[in-house]
Amino acid sequence: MVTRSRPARVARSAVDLDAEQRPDRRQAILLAAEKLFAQRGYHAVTIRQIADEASVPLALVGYYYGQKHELFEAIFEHWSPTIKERLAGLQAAVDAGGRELLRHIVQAFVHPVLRMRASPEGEFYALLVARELSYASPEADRVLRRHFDPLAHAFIDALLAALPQTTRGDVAWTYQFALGALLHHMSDARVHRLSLGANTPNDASSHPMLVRFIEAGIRAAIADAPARAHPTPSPSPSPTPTPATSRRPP
Amino acid sequence: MVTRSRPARVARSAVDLDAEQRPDRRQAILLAAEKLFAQRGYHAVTIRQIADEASVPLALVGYYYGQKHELFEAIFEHWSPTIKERLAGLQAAVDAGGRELLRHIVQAFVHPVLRMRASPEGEFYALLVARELSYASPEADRVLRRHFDPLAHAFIDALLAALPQTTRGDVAWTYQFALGALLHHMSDARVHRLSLGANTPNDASSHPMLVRFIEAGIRAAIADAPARAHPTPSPSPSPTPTPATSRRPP
DNA sequence: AACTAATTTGTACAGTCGTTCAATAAGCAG
DNA sequence: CTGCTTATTGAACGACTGTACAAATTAGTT
Repeated sequence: MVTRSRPARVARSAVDLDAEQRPDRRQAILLAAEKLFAQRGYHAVTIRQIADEASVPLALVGYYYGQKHELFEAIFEHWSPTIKERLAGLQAAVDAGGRELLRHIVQAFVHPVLRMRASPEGEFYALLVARELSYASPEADRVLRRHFDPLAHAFIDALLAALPQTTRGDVAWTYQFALGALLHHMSDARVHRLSLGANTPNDASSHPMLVRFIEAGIRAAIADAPARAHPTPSPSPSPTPTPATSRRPP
Repeated sequence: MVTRSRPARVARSAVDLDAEQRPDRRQAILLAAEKLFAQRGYHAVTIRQIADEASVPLALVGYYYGQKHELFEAIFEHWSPTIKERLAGLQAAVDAGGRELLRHIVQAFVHPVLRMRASPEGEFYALLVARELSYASPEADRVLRRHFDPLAHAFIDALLAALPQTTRGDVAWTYQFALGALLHHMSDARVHRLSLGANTPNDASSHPMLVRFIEAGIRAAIADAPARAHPTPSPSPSPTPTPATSRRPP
């Protein structure tokens, strides 16, 4: 089968111009996809369900976003400015550093995510990130590399500078521990049941506990590690720069 | 439509009898399903793919396990003895308690899972648990309540006893933080890239770091929490005792 | 007004999905 | 052997999937 020439589909101008006049059906589709993907997972959601949730006819989804995986990636493209904000927040934390540098870094790591999860706009996006990017699918991999790897490297660099006498490898371990705690907290709907009703899923009282958990966890995990001297944050102390033992091809 | 009477499908006797004679196609199906569900997710896997992976004809999958969600749940049923082992391990840690009680509890929490992840038999099951049970689907919910809630309550009880001057609610928070760190570590394939090649996904050197991370995290999260006096593990400090929790006895 | 481009819609295609069933083969007790 | 249960197989069903497209409508410009 020959892939036929596809019609328009870019179509930005008219939408951007008379925005907030007619209901923006383009964004309605994106929001519906975000919500359903987050709640049920990419493969469990059909394009028809997205169209229904957005109250648009089926064919309009393909008209604006093309293939299903392109719609999926458009969600992360739409939120990519928030990653720049997180990078800026990290830089501010590092600058304000001082004796509580590690705590500031952890707060710059945790707080924007918790705020997003609590907001009506970012609620489902946070869920989506927590749930859908753990698979080794080509879509998830592309999103991770394009949007989240730079952020992760920035945080690892900052941690490495804040914790002398450790290695990039050990810091990477603790970063992943911390990320796991944060992501699971995002999608946690079980804490209410497990606490016998004491806790509400995204209660603000848990936020300082999570910050303390991560900060102390990082410090303790690093502290007793065999002290390999690597105080410089130079980005190439590794034996294999990635492609070697990796099981997934690029 | 009338649900027609289904044929056999229980079919235990013959399989149990001449086990390890002919190749056990029943178990081959279960292992194939475990692997594919873990790697790609429940909805991304078709029964035909499972049949191919197990090298059996399509109809045999339905013959042994019925509907797709029943096959999914059969996986967790198959591994349910390991949960009893984890409960026993926790009990042993509590008994051996002493001044390092918390560390022993954390080790009883972490080590069996890491061991399972490293074994060829449990590799995919650990992945499956980490990835697939975060959705609010009816299948995931049933599996969580039936198999994992008792384990979670046992650990929360143990933590509550090991940490005086705290509440069940706060302990439940820290349990979920720890669970998040552990589960993310299970499915982590990104640490190799983020460490610039220094770390290998399930390297044993990360295990003591994870234990220290969790232990110190719990201690710090609890320590500075507003000390609400509730040293007794009585099960009713909550405003709403949750109508949904009725199914579980203790 | 006419004309072009962007948007919207109903409908259909080819393929895949989970599930079912009749038919056959194999194992085993009598 | 005969009878009975379990195991296995190929084929098919209807429902649903992602995707495409021509026609219809609307918006914007001349």
